[in-house]
Amino acid sequence: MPGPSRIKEPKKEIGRVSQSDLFGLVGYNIKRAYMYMHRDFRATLDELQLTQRTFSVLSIVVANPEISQSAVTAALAIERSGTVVIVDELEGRDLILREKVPGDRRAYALRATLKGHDFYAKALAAVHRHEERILGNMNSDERQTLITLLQRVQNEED
Amino acid sequence: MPGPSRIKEPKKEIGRVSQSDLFGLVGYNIKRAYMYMHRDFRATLDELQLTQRTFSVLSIVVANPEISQSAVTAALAIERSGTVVIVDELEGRDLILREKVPGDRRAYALRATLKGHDFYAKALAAVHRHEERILGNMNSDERQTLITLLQRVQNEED
DNA sequence: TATTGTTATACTCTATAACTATA
DNA sequence: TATAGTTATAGAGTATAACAATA
Repeated sequence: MPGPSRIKEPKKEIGRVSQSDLFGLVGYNIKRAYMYMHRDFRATLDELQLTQRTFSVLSIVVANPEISQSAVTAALAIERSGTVVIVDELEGRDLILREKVPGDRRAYALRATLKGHDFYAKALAAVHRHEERILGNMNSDERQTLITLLQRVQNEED
Repeated sequence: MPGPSRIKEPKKEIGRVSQSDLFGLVGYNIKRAYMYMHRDFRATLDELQLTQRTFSVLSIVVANPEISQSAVTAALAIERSGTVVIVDELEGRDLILREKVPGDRRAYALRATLKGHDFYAKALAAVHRHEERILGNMNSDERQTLITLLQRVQNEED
């Protein structure tokens, strides 16, 4: 018999670990991709003083004038309490405004200001550059496949 | 001419907003899928008092005995400072332990305890049930495609 | 009773910087 | 000079509960 086998155990290279159930889990891979993109996304919108949340809400409001905070909440699948804070900030920066709704004194109708529209256009362009930077090695079909599969994650009812 | 057109503008259904550039962005779809899965993941590991981070580190240590904290850090693409805290917690719960490394007095060799191995097996089973629950409508090929595409997000060098 | 918006709090996770002790 | 580990702090993002005003 020869000495200790060098085949049985895969070489343990420091910093090159590839063993673990993690890497076979869909959830973990989603997390890794999210963190990776999020890092660049933040750097991208940093100079515009926008975060993921403020960008998302601004995007929804720009595309859906007169939308209520509740509807924004539902569209983004976040919490009402979070929406309030984000709308506060965007309103404070004159990017969107709250209008009274004639029919319902509880609700606000949100609307992007002219400044908000301009600002959003700039931000969106930066985000598109960001996506191009990160996903440059993926063609349109592959990106669409990825999006479709990701959306199915949220729709248990097939 | 009839009254105000009902065709020109898509109906704005409160809570059914589907307009916005967001939904065409890969990054946003990754985020949504991540949040959705993360919510269920947390609920899944709540009774075992494990978080995503503690589960991940435990998984790496179980699969790579004698691994250093630096190598864990690199394997998970997190920060050294985060690793310390997580290892502290796992060690405090007797799930892993820090051993002195003969050759390098700076480094620790991490190893899962027997209790840690048992505990991890239980946790992994719960995580697999979680993935099955969320991804039940996706077959093996689709899951693998999703994982492959997600991993390409992190590898700009194609 | 239910819904809209609000406030406050806590927790998870990440980012950053400064520090020590070794190498 | 670089690396392994540590500590502290701040920030983004989310979750939760309780509340007032209105429907």
